[in-house]
Amino acid sequence: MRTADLPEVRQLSLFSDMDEANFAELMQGSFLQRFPPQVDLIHEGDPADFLYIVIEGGVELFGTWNGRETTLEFVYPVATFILAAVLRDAEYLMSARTLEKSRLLMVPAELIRSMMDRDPAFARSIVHELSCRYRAVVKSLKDNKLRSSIERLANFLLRESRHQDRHDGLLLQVDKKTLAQRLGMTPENLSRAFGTLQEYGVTVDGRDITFSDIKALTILAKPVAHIDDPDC
Amino acid sequence: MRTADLPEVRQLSLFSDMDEANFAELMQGSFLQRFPPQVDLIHEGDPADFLYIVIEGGVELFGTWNGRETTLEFVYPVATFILAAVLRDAEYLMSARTLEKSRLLMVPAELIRSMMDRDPAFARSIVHELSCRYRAVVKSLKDNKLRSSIERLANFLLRESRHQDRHDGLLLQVDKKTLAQRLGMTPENLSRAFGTLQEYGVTVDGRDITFSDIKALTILAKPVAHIDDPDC
DNA sequence: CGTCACTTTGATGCTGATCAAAAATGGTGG
DNA sequence: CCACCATTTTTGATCAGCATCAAAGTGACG
Repeated sequence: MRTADLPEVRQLSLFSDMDEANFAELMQGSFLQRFPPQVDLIHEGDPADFLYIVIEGGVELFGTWNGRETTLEFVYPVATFILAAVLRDAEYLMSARTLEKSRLLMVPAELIRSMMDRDPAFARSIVHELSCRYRAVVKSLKDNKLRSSIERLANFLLRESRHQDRHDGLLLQVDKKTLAQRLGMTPENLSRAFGTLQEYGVTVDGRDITFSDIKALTILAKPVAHIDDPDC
Repeated sequence: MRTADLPEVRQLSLFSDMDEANFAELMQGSFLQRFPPQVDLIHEGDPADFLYIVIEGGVELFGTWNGRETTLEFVYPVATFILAAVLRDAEYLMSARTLEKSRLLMVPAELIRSMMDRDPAFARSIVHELSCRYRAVVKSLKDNKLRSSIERLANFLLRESRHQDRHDGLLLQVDKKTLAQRLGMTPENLSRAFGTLQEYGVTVDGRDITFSDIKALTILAKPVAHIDDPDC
């Protein structure tokens, strides 16, 4: 990969603590690559050849079964995906495709594993990242099992609004079809759910969502730290 | 904890590779404790004081929101739970209670974290265990989002049957009420689902389930490695 | 043998899926 | 810039899955 990109990557919390020489060796074998939107990156069942890190853009992780497909997670900068498969040298459990034009750092799995044994600071960072990913999936499972689709949507809007440093709305990062899949509902139902949220002061204009009564929306959504907090 | 229990614990894959002296130090601060059934062990939101390891018995992990409760996972020997919270020094995301009479090893969280920094082999084992837990939750999420309740039940029966080294049925480890919660359905619905499975050769006698046509059941369940395989 | 919790069965209603089609949107080439 | 096309989104009608409510049946245990 290009030397010009190195300082940027070095600052990622995953790499910032490790030994300089080890970092150089890790990057020697890695690729920082650009992808167009909607490119299939990996497929469930593939052997875990690379650890992926989203530097720019966005990635959708999804799973399939019996002809059905569901979105498991959106990954935005800066975060890893399929770390667990890499660490276990196992097959991917999820498939991944780019949501938009993206820059991804690809680190060979074998290199990650050997470096973990040699660089304790790197091992610590990996553990930190992996536990973060773990807790994100647990939150997602709770969101799905404990909430109705409207409640999931309302909480998603509040989370995303906060993530965008706003209190009065948000701009959807994905199309409504994909959002529906992420929220575990059909596009038709998502559309109707947005309709219902009008009663709670939510107006929709394409991808632009505005809240006029965040209090009412919050009362409906009932966000809690153990499902909705962005930090791990 | 008692010295008599040490050899047994030492053989757990989590501890088998670590340095002898370090293991002794870890155990010095730990407790191997017996609990009756239905004891609340931890509650979501509590600070992560201990890592728990199920040595004997069984534990239910569950989450709550807005007055609702759902079972996230059953944990049987030998496995850890709430490892991620311990590693991040964070609050538990899940609550836990014993399902039956159980023996649990409780290791102080701070001790786990400091030992990870000192013993590389132990750090490796922790990473191995954590990625295993991670993949289990991902599988659970896929199970929930991609399958109907009958499909989840059918697959649960097949998995559990295999786990019990049988091909013709199984003995439920929990009551049907708890199983229903684990499968994301109501007890009423679980009862009716068992009724439907009669058409696929499943007979139910209390906790004793028998398959007379495992082929038909498998065609209905369509188990796949990336959701149903027990290994990580 | 009575009590209590679990389980089953039945009736009914809500949530969300499916099917169908119209409307809106966005990208493309003339 | 506009017309055209493909895709996304919305709307409407209907249906299936699952929850809820109610009540009866079953079994474990003091």
